[in-house]
Amino acid sequence: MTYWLLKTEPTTFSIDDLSSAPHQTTFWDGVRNYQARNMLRDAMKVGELAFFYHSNCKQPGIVGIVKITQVGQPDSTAFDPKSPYYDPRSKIEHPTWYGVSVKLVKKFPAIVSLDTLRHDPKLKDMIILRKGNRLSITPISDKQWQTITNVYKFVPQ
DNA sequence: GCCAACGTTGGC
DNA sequence: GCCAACGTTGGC
Repeated sequence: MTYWLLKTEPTTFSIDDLSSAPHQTTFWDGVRNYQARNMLRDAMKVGELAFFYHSNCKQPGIVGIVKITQVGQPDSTAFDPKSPYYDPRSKIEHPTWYGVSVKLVKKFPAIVSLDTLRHDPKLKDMIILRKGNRLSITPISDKQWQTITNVYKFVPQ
């Protein structure tokens, strides 16, 4: 059982977008990085939990928790010439890009800001805090998960 | 296989 | 808007 962190730009897809989506579920598409693809395709398991992180915005940070509900799905936006994520090298018979479905578990009452994450010594090894890091999918350790969920006393059932 | 050039990411 | 850091591309 691994925990994860999923980055998204809220202008593209925010936690409120997820909250108002049908079944509060969405397909996590558009990832076009091989390291992240490998985690989406090979490592994520149904039932695992992930932090939902807003990046490249006024207030970057963790805004909630989602659950992985479906894995092993090719990212069909790669096949769509009209999609901004179109990649002609990805073939239906041999998809290059994959995604997972996620369902909203909890929107935090307030953001756990990047600044807060940076100032907690227990979180110093978080991948997204490393200088220059750009990975949009990263694993989170048990200790990091406990530390962050404790901010709002979140206990998954 | 090397590596310079380029486009993108993302905090500030 | 700036720019450092990074991943990818493509010529050689």
